[in-house]
Amino acid sequence: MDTRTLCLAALSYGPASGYEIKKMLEEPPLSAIQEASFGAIYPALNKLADDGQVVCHAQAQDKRPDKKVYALTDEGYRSLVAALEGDLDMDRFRSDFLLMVMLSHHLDSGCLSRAVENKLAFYDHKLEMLQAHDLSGATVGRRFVNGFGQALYRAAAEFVREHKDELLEQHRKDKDAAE
Amino acid sequence: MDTRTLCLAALSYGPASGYEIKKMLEEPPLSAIQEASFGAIYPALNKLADDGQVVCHAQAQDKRPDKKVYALTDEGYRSLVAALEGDLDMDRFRSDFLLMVMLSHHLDSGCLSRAVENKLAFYDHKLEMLQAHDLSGATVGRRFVNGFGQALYRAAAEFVREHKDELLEQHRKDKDAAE
DNA sequence: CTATGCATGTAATGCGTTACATGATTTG
DNA sequence: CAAATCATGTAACGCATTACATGCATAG
Repeated sequence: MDTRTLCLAALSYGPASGYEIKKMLEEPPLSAIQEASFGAIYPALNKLADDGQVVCHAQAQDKRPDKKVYALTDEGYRSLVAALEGDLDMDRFRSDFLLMVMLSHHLDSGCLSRAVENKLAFYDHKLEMLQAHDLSGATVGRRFVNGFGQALYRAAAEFVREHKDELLEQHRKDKDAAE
Repeated sequence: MDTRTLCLAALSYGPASGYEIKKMLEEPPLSAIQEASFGAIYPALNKLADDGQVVCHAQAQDKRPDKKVYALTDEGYRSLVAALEGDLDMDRFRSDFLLMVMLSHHLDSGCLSRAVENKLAFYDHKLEMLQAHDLSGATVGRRFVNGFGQALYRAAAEFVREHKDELLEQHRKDKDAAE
């Protein structure tokens, strides 16, 4: 999804500022499936406002920039629904870590084992975040997404935990044999 | 990974043309974790050649454009290893489908159930591709990546299969209650 | 006869990351 | 005293998608 649609999606839960939209994307369950940076969000909100898909109310704050709270218009809502009903991009999983593992015969064992431990900690952390997230009062959809995220990260962590020793041992053997 | 590094990675398995690199990225196990389009690959290879990281041998072919076979130079190899040893991007999973599910209370049941069945077929298909892939003679790393991909897609398919009825039933109930 | 595979490339256009710029308040 | 949180934005730059352009061979 492009950043504009992502902003509309966030605003469907109620009015929010760009800063708050960023936070929503950083916490579960959205954090498991989408992301956007400030540099993408602020221009997206401006364009959305120009197009009449959101309205902006500036709230004065002392000693800080005005907080600009955006809210969905009817047109924005329709455009969000149209985007969700239309053709969606395929799910995609991207992992530089696995590329590294695939080519690890060009690297030394220390580098590989460090990367493996890092990723394992990362997957565990992501899983914990999703598990810790409060779902009371959440819609079915939200629960589904949270559960899906958990299933994925659990599978990833489990796989690494079960196969890392084999990977590292074999890697060392191959390195030794190459000498 | 940027497309240049991806090309270097592909060429580490031996000389290949841009077209062949694209094919490598489309088949398991690379298809599970990376991707690049022609429009990204061809310019990347040209830049790599300018930088001396690959060399190009044009093979004349009748009735077709010359096939340009690229091969890694020592410099290209070192640059690949450096990229793999350096800071890697975080793994990222992106799913417009799950965003749609999360916001499915704005959509009708038909749309949701169609999307769910589509995705399920998609995950099953990806899993089959990985399972069908011949790993004889593959390195440990390659096996690991293939197994990891299988674990992920299996988890995704299983989760959807176990929870889709609950999702759809609850969705219909909520819709009915809203009237 | 139509689509797919082989084979390369360019150009427009959009998109997004990254870094920069500013600055008060609160927490450790 | 340093770092994080709150709060918004711009500008440069790279990157990649998409569509276009070309053209034969083969399979269905």
